[in-house]
Amino acid sequence: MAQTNSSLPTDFIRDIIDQHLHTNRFEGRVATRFPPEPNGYLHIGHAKSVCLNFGIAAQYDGACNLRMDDTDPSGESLEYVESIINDVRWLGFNWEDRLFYASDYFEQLYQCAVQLLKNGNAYICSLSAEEIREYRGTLTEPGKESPYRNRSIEENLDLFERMRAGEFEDGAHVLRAKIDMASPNITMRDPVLYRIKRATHYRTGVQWCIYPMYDFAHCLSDSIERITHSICTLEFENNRPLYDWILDQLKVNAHPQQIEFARLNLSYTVLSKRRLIELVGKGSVTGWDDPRIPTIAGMRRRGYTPEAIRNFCERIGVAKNDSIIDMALLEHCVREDLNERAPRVLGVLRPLRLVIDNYPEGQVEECDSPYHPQNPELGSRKVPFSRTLYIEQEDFMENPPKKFFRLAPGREVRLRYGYFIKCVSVVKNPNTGEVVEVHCTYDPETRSGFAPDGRKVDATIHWVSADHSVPAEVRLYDRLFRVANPMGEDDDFTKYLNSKSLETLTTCRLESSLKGTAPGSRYQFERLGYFCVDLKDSTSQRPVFNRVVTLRDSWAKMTRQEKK
RNA sequence: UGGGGUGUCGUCAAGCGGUAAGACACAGGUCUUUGGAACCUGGAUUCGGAGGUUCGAAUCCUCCCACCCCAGCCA
Repeated sequence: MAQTNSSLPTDFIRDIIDQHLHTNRFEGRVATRFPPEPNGYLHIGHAKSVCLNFGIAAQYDGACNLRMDDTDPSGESLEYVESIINDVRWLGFNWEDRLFYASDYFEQLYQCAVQLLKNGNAYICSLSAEEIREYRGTLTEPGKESPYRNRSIEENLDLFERMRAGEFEDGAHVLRAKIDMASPNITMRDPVLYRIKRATHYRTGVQWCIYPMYDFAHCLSDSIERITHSICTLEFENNRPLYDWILDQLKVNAHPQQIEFARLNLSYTVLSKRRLIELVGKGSVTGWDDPRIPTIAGMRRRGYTPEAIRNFCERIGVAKNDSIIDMALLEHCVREDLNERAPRVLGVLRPLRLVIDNYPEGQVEECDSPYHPQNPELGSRKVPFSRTLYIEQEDFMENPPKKFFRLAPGREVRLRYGYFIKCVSVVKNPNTGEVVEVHCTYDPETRSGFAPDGRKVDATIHWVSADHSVPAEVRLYDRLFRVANPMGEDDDFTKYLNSKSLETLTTCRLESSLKGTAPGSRYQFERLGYFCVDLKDSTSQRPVFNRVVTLRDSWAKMTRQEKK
């Protein structure tokens, strides 16, 4: 076994699989599946599961199926199926011809239920939903057996057939497993296996009016597909005895091993389908692909790469501890990836006019600028330089504090890939006193940023030529919530929403090379962060950029700490 | 007061009876035409707590404590 390769992840699940391989359970096969219910969009928590299941399959030379767990027609739709397929593929995984649907197994599942009935392992219960709840007992008290528990096999079979035929109202009867109403594990107290539900299924239409429950459908779907390791999240741990019970009663020949791991939690956001639906529904965000939410669609639009997400999923590990991963790790993973591959460009988010008094009016120079100083393979482009430029407002201070070493009156700085410039005067708005224009002189000897006399400068700032720059909109995103764990108390999590999670800047100016850049392209705006051309709103006339993540900013950190 | 889980650095997480990996975060420093990147350095005398077994325990035993999940005809 090639377990010497230290780059392969190890975790308790892989340990179990190794065990199985040694003992030859499953004849050396490894088969997994990713089984989403198509009733919502995938998020980063699903990505963890996707990476785990497909990753294990690849590592052990097995296969991972993509299966829609579509046994509850209410809420499921083709739109979600399509988004799931799209997202898993985008993440970089391939299920080849193994896209399955639990709904394709409905007939087989029905026959299994009939078998259970014939074996006396299940019965048709005619208690109402409320009665079933009452009969179930509580956490500390055993339940009571249903009065319908001992119907004859013939009656059960007849009733079940008529349930399927649509002879009864929704809720009139259910199919229940006959297990143990006194079980300390509530899941085993005669769980409901089938319910009557007159709803149009997005795939089977009105063909069925009874639908199998998760516990019944899932283990059998796994078995049908000959899955060996059925990996799911911790909350299904209580269901494992039922998973095994059903397969045992039916004497199926493929009995997968269910293994549970802790679902992902991320700080400063929410990761449950329910909360995400609430945010989208209430209009707290613009939709399932809002770049502020951790859906795969949102992250894609924000500019995250599949590589970064996969790497993140590997680094967080797999265990059974309830945990909350620090958002900083996710941010680190994108930075790490984008640092490698994103071309560097110059863009000014909050422009401040800068005039170079001694630079000839009308003259334009082309500054050769590499796309990636550390990686010449990315090539270079020419950035036009002229008398009137824009610089970042925050790169100039009239009265700079001690450690601020950007532009200030009398100070000399370097314009990246341009010249050294020195501030000689400022123009202020007479009413507000705000500096609206900075005047500088440049040193013609310092072209491309070096002084022949060897003198140094404390800062290099970015800039853009006023006449040549392209106007753009830039959207700055911040954490969705003000607190690390908005679910800390189970009160209304929406009250912790960060009202400043989106800042839209409409007067940005970008270097001319960015004109007409393709949606989805990612760049580093030097000194600012990584940005991605918006997939939806960007036009060739007016580019719209989303900030993926800022650069690490030790100046910002300093100023933040001084405030404290 | 039932059952099932989990407790190792701020956050994740290795460790599987032989004397606490690694990552992120944090703190210092080197370097730098991005206050970026890269590189170096620092940090748990201690593993939820208390006992016990052992030459030796995060790892084994006992008791206790904390947190999570389960009473949908959701998954």
